Amino acid sequence: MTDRSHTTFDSPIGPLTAVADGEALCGLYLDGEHHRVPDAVLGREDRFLGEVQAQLDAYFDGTLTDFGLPLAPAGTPFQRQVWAALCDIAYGSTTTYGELAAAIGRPGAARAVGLANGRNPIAIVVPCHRVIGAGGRLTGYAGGLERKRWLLDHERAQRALALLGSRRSVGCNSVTQ
Amino acid sequence: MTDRSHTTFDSPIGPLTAVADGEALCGLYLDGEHHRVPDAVLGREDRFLGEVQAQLDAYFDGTLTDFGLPLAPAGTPFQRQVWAALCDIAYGSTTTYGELAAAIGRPGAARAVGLANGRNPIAIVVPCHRVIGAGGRLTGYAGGLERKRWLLDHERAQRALALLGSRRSVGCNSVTQ
DNA sequence: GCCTTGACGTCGTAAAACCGCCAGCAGGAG
DNA sequence: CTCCTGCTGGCGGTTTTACGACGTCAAGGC
Repeated sequence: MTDRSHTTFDSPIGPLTAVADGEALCGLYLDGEHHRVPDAVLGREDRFLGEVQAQLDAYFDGTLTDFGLPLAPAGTPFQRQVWAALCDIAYGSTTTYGELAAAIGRPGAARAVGLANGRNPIAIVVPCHRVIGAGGRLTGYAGGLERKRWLLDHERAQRALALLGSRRSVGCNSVTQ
Repeated sequence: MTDRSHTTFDSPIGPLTAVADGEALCGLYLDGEHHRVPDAVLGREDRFLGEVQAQLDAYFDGTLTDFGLPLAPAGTPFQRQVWAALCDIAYGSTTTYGELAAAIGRPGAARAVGLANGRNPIAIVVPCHRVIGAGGRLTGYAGGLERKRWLLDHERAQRALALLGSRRSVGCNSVTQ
């Protein structure tokens, strides 16, 4: 465990807690998520976390569709594979658990993908909310189905407005470790 | 699975079944052992198995104390480590589960060593019978405590006789794979 | 037809169960 | 006193079991 820092700020869907491990984001938790936040968290402020908050603010404003942040989520090889695949789902679109399973070369592991999805430590930035059931139902979200619906509605609305103005994209996330 | 062959022959402690995988011994089972013999076993005779039987006959005669056979036991890394350590226990002597655990650098894993010991697929040649409890009790043997006692008595007796004549040693086993 | 239900099959994880142990005690027999 | 017996708690790798943020198929109800 290297040095950790964290910060909490507000958003349209409630307080967000961002956890950084050195110079990479390793956690972003919604309010009420029963995820256990990594222990040994220090209260120290951090310039990097300021950038995280800025991009999230822009995301909620609708002026940013693709995050550009170094990520360092901790998990099993399978989980990291799933989380990496999540980052390939375009803003405003959705896919299904089964398709995601097939995308990483394990057709039939749809249910396991669901599990890994539920353990995603970096909400929003790693867009696990863009995965829905094959029947079109939302089926689950660690932060509550309400917020999942809100995020999807938000992205669809912003994409519809995109025909009018230009959007800013910082670029792709880079997953380290 | 490459081609397998097996043979069964008699011994002072009952029938023995030897299983070869190519040119290496991968199993030697006593009668009544509830080990599951590797499946897909062919009945084909084999020159190598003849050598196995010859060395075992010599062992029971007391004219051979150290086997020289290529071994290929299948197991987890930890198990293979334990089985390799077993081969270092001298003929006629014993050690304890705890000492064995310490010998492979895991003091405290005595119980796990006991488990691995119980899964030894190559009886006699990999001398799991030379491991006893710290209190001196025999505590367990896949082929039955009777046979364990017999083997230890046999080795002690032969070692006592060794002062009179010479013994033949083919050399150390070589563990492949 | 169309939608809702429920029964499997599926797969990676996490937790629990399993023991071929061992050290530390508490009693009882000599 | 010493020696032995039997229990207790902790140990650690492996195996088994249970658990879902799924998906398909078949069977009813409307």
